Amino acid sequence: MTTNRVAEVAGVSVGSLYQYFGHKDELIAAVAERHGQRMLQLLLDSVTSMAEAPLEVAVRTYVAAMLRAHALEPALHQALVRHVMTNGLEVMDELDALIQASVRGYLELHRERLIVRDLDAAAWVLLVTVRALAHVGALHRPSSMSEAQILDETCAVVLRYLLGHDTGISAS
Amino acid sequence: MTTNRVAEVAGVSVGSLYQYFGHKDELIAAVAERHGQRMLQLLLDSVTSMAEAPLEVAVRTYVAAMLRAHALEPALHQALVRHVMTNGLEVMDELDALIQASVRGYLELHRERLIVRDLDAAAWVLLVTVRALAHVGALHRPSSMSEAQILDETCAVVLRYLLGHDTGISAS
Amino acid sequence: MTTNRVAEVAGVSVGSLYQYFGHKDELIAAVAERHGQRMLQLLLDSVTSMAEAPLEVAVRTYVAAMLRAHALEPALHQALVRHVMTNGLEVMDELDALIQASVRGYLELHRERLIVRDLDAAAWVLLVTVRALAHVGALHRPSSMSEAQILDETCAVVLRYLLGHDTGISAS
Amino acid sequence: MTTNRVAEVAGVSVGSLYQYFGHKDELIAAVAERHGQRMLQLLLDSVTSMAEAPLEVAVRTYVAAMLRAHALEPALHQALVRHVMTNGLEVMDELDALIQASVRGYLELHRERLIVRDLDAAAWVLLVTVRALAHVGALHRPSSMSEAQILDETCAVVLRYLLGHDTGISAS
DNA sequence: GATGAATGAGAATTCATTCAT
DNA sequence: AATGAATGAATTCTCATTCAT
Repeated sequence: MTTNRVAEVAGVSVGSLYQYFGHKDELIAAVAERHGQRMLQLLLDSVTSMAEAPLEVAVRTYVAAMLRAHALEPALHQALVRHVMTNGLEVMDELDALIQASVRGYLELHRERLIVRDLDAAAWVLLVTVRALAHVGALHRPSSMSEAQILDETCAVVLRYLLGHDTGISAS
Repeated sequence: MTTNRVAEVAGVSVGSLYQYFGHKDELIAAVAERHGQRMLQLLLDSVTSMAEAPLEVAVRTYVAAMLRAHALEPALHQALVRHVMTNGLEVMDELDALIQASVRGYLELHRERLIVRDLDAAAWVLLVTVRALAHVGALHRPSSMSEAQILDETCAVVLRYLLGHDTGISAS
Repeated sequence: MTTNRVAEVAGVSVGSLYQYFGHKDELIAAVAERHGQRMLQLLLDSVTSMAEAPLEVAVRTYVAAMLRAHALEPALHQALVRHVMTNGLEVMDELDALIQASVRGYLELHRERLIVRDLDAAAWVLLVTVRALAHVGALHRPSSMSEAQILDETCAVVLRYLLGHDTGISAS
Repeated sequence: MTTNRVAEVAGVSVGSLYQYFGHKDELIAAVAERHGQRMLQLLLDSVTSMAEAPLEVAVRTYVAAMLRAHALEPALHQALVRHVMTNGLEVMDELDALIQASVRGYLELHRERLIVRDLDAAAWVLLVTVRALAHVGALHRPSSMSEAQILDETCAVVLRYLLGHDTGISAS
């Protein structure tokens, strides 16, 4: 990921890049911002439009959106995730907070059907779990599983976590 | 993560590093190998010793082991994960395969109690899910959640996924 | 001193600069030429108008002119001097020759009062000395000295050099 | 004056330069420091050893030292002076202060023979004047003048300034 | 063996110059 | 003509790798 390479791929010259971005990190932050916004849009659209829908439908829509969001320019996504791990871009933390709040808001509306009690914790668990399954599912899917199967399994994880019978464990 | 920096932290000279490792990637692979082995040991210990135990106990032991494994030198772990995302170290893929096989073997023993049918898929889902919750839980735990709560929630996710009532979704 | 910076300060676009000047050095030469001409004008005016005046008056007028000439846009002057040291602009050498000849011509008219014998050498000494005192005096005047004091001292240096008693040294 | 060029001339690699100096300016400052110290040594040696000598001898020694100091690696000197004009290296200002104080101290010892009264001003005038004549004399000596003649004339300027008859001007 | 200064290919950054609008 | 975004050669700076001590 050299600046000259980025410029070449973007179809401009290095000089032009530096006309817009003071240095490499700003450039990466800008690309991450744009990519993050596109992912966020996909997710928020599905979450808000599903407020009225029954849990089973809403979850499936949301998980599908997450899978699509990670399939969006997978190579770029990969590169950005890597960079975020190196230099914790705060842009991403804000994004997480937004998604988590949005998920929590949805859970609130369906609280009476849920077995989980601590909605903040549940929203965090769902954010982390679904994102991981979507990320690995989209980027390193085992050849023995279809995309549809990943969607199904992810929905199963989510719905059983939210609705499943008491496991005898002191969970939220 | 420059070689000189690594040498300094390790308390030796760069030259010594190159005495043992032909080039940077070998060095990283070696460190990753050692770290991976320590993590693997923790996990295999719990999984094998739990073969006879009831699911609820075994899962809790396994998840706890995974959390401990990620708390093991968190900074190093972070750095290695980052590097693995850049240059997909095959060492790690082998490790994954080992863990997944081990999990699948355990599930086999308890098949009759499980709602999940495709044990390969289930093992993959558990590997990805528990690892993600352990990773984020150990390295970016939200201040509002205790370590114990993360353990509880992770067990809830796993047990409900494996045992939970039918959700009407065509899951494994 | 980038071309874009120059254009911005001048209130035009880089493109316009290149409409008039083939490349950077031409641009600098043009600015130097203009500035040099303004300085030269100040000096020649005083030297020629003083041809008839007694030495003491002429010198004071000439030195005062040199001081004023250096106070003329001091920042620009500084920048140009710097550039001239890098790329010995021949424009400046010609200017020097002109001033030196003019000084020498004046000395000729007053030869019988002078202790100095080699008028070429004397003109060179005066050019270098007065310019240096004017330059440093105008741009880095020590806070303990007034402008008037610098004028007085410079005149003293010049007049004593031209008229002063024999020092026993084999000077011109 | 590119860093690669500097390294090549110095007979080392760019990397080695950056091992010692964080960036280009530090490198230049270091070279300037060393050069400045060598010049200063030459000057202080002559000034201190001449404390007892009669003015005429001391001045000639001092001026000769200044001329030699400027002939010391003239190309380097030229390059450094240029750089100092761009980025006023404070190292140089300290050097100036040292020389000026040393000159002033010498004048003090011979005060009763001097026509100048303000010794601070006189020291400043001498510093600026002699340095300029030495600089131009060493680096741009007109072909019509010998080095000896420049030494003679410079001594004449200094001695007549310090001892010369009253010029009717209200000088120090 | 261990050391760490030296190396230089390669990556980041600047800026004089061009040219489509 | 005037503009200023785009260009890329030239420059600064970094860091994996080597090798004399």
